[in-house]
Parts: sequence; structure tokens; C-alpha cells
Amino acid sequence: MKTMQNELLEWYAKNHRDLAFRKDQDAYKIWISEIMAQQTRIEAMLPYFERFLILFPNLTALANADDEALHKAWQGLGYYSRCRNLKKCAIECMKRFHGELPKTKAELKTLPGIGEYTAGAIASIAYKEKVSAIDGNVIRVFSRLYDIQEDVTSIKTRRKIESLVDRSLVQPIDQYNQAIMELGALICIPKVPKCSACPIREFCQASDPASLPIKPEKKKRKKEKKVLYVWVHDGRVHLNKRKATGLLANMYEFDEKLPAHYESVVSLGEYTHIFSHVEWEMQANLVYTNKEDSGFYAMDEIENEIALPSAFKPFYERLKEVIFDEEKN
DNA sequence: AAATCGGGGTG
DNA sequence: CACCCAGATTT
Repeated sequence: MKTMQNELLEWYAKNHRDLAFRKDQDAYKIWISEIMAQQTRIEAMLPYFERFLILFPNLTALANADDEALHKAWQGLGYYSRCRNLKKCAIECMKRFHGELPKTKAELKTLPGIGEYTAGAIASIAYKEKVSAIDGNVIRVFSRLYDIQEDVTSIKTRRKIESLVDRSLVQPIDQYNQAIMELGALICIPKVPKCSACPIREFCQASDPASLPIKPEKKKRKKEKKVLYVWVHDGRVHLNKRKATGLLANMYEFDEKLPAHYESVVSLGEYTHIFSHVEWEMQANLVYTNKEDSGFYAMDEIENEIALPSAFKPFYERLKEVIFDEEKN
């Protein structure tokens, strides 16, 4: 029988991407991949996924992970509370679930970092529980399938879509849930959907799919100006650890003031870093200090052990050039 | 319900 | 430039 689900499953079997975290059905790997994929393009998280599994191959290793090593493994991926929640979750699983991930969506949802979507994804993909896993792709696909001309971020519309998805669920549930997401990622994409290549176009009610889903306007970002001072003494660089809450919590940063004693200052140029809700307009200066204090690190330490956010990367690269030039002379 | 939390790819 | 991405959590 020709149903939306059958067409979708058939398309998925032939056309899905060959992704590393689909190689086996290990719940641990699926969990890690789902957390990494939150608000992150699959291609962007793949290299992190491979490296992370070598460093932290199982729940026990993750529960015992060194916090700095964990942040270093996540460096550049963003939303760093995700990796802290991974460790918290691993510890809770040791205590509450005999050292394993629980197997139901309801139990998974009680763990740190695992919300409605991720719980459904793990339960359905790893354990074949017949539950939904509604991410941005699924919202887009269903808003178009049913021509939903409402703000999809409202609770009411969200419930409506959930209901539609729930009624559509079929076995094999792991394949079906991933098929909807894959369609959203490859065919039913934002702005310019590839409807002519869509396996379920005959089931789609959207008259203007490019205009869906409807979302509220985004607020403008605030701008903040920062002047950074990169203290250098004897080829070593001073870094501060940021506070444990808020933006880039627990990550390292350059100073925002001059040291008590210094010899000279050299500009490292300007760079504007854009976050979701704020924009940092930065200018940085290299400052040669004549006193060694605590908190100075060698370049290879920074390279291998220190979690420096991408916001500071351009200045770090310029710093490397300067220090390398000095060593040559 | 709205704000917060990263970073990068894309039109 | 704006938008969005296999969202969760806090306010």
C-alpha cells in the first residue's frame, strides 16, 4: 500500500547518509551523537564524535572524566553546558541505573541534558520504543505536510505537531524517526525545499512550502566592546578561567586589563565575534610583562590542554605568529 | 513565554 | 547581512 510512511522509509533506505554514529546501535554512542547534534550541523559534530569516543569510550570513563579534558574535547563545538551535562548524566546513570543508560523515553528525560527530543531519539533509535523524536527537521517537514500557518514555537501549535507526528509513527520506529529528519536535512530544507525530489510530495499540503514553518522575528543582538590584553612573559601566556556560570562558563580567556608591571604593548588587531544573542567587538594587545605570576601557560600547554573558545581564536593565531617569530630571532 | 547558551554554513 | 542547525535549561 502506498502510504506516506512507506514512501519515506523506502526513500530513506536508499538515500540516507552513511554517518558514523549509525554504524551500530550502541546506546552510549547514540546518546553522545544526539547531544553533540543539538543545534549543530551533523557535518560539524562528526570529527568531535570520533575523537570524543576515543577519549571517553564508555559511561564509566565519562563519569570519571577530568573536567578540563572534557572541555578541551568540546572546544569549538559550542554550548559547553552540554559536555558538563554529559558527565553529570554519566554519574547519575552509575548511581540510578546500574551504570547504564535507562531504556525508556520517560526515564531518559529525567537525566541532565536530555530533553523531549533527545529522550525520544535515544529511546526510539537505540531501544526501538515507539515514541516521537521531534527536532527542527521534523517541525519543518510536518508544518509543510499539513500546511500549518501558525507560529510553530507556540505551545499550542507545538502540541498540534506532536499529535500529528505521534499518529504517524510506524515500525521500524528507529528508521522512521531518522527518515523524517533525513528528509528535512536533505530534501525538505529551509527556504528552498527540493520538492521535485521529494518522495512524499503527493502527501504534502503546503501551497508555499518555502514560507514554512512560521517563526517569530528574532531580536537584534546587543553589541559589547572589549579590549583584551595578552600578557606574555618568557614565551608563556597568561590566561584566566571564566566563572562557572553564564556565557563560556569555565572556559579560558585573555585578560581585560593591563598587568601591574609591563614593558611594551603591541597590537594584535581587531575581531568581532558573533554569538546568538550578543556580539563582541574586540581589540587585543600583546603585553610584555617582566614578572612571572601564576596563570601563565606554555604554548604547547594551551594547544593540548586548555579549552580556549573560538571567540579568541583569531588573537591566539596572531599570538602564535609573534611568539614563533621571536623564537626564530 | 522569553531569554540564554556557540559556532559555523549558507543564500 | 540574516537565518538556521538531529535543543535544553533557566528565568
